Amino acid sequence: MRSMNDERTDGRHLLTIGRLADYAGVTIKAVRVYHDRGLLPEPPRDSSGYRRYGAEHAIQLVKIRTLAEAGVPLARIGELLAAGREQFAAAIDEIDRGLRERAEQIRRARHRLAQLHDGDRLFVSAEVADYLGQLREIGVSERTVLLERDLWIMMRSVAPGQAAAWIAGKVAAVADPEFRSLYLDYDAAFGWSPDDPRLPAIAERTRQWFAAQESDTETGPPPDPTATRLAATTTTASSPAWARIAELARHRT
Amino acid sequence: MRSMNDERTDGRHLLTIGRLADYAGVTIKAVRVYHDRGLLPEPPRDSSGYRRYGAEHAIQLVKIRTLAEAGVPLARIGELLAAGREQFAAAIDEIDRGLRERAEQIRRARHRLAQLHDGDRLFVSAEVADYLGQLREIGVSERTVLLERDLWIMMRSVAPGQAAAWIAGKVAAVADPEFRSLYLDYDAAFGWSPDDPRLPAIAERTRQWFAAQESDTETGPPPDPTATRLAATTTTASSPAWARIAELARHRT
DNA sequence: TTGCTCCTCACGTCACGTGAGGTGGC
DNA sequence: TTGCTCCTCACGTCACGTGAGGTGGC
Repeated sequence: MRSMNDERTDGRHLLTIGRLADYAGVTIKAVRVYHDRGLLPEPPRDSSGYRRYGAEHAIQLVKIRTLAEAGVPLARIGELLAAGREQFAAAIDEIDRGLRERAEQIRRARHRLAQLHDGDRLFVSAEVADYLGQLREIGVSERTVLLERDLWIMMRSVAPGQAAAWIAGKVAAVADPEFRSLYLDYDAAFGWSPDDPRLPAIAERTRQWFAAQESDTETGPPPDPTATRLAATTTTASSPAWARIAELARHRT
Repeated sequence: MRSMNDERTDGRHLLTIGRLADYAGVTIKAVRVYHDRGLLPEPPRDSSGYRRYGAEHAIQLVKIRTLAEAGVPLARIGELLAAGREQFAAAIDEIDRGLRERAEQIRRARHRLAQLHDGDRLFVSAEVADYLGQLREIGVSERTVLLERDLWIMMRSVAPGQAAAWIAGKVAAVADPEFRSLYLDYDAAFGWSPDDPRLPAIAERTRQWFAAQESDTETGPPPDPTATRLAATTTTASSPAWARIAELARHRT
């Protein structure tokens, strides 16, 4: 029979590290780490060198785990366990705010994840996505829509303000039948030869449309030069016919 | 004036790594890591050795970020980006399940965090917490209630099944006026001398109460020996008077 | 000229995970 | 005796963060 003072059965420190870990739902390694960081005091050892824990360790370990699972770094947990009631309460409020924020981030992540299948909504602003949708609706080819999309992506990266201003103008323009008709002509002309006899007429309509626009709206601040160059070089580099139209429109003025 | 084939202004690869990173809301270091892991192709370099990105990189980077923020490990993201439509769709469902689970974990973490202030609910089962609450209500000292709490913690770690069976018995017993009266006497006797003349009467009532219990209930499976020893040694080690009562109750039978 | 951006190593961080090589308990 | 638990290093992992020491762009 064991003596009542046997370290292993005195009722105060009889839990092995495995039982303690199970109680709190953590790994043995985690418990050892908490010892190393000074969060959980080292318990006495039995004659085999095994750690033997008591209820006080189980309680402390559950506290540590509760904070760790709430996203508190171990170093901060050490500070908190040593802090006063008031500071502790304030910290809990702060930690809970962090958890609510995490929940909100997860909500957003789920939303974006669901959009991964849904075309371009993830890569461009809502306005641009709507604009691209309208282009598709009036029959613009997918090739040209994707060119537009990529242009808007680059534009927003290079000059976000200019991109926002321009997309507003585009959304307004697409309601204009002449703009839509002209856009479809550009789409059709994409693969034409630069010598195609139909190009001058498109250039002339383009000039007229821009002239009407300018008299309509007040002239705002000068457009961002990088964005302007980006738009010009993208279109001319994509289609020789488009490049020719631009050239004709410039020189015929 | 720049030639139209200048690598920096051809409209296809003009984003610096900083602009690209800003577009997707990530750090420059993250972009470089995605290159290292083969998730994002290395773009062309300009004459200074700077990476120059196009819209296709921005799109790919947003996809990578969307998955990474959904908790997908980078190695898995690489597989997914190379997978077919069907496998990808199945993976998205799986990832969304993971996000829902994370949200649930956060809900639980917030709940447990809020209980950190609320006494013992975090460390013991609901039944034990209710039992301890009742002890407090009938006037048992905090010292004894905490001894009980620690005993239940150890019990559950050592023999969860036995602990569950015993707490059910205790919850039933605390409704019995004689048990409550006897418990309060034990509480009062905690600090008495082992020679106190009032102890034999308590021992006798204890014997009678247990005898009544045994005739009431069928004898179940034999109790777990470790749990029994734990309960016995904890109480005797806490109070010499309690140890004496136990001794008297045993020898007087 | 000056601050800003970019470049490539290389090492640090956080909270453990995972052996390696050993001993004790049932 | 055998499988299980425990012990102590020590190195690995994951997704970057953080200099160090340098060059190019405006």
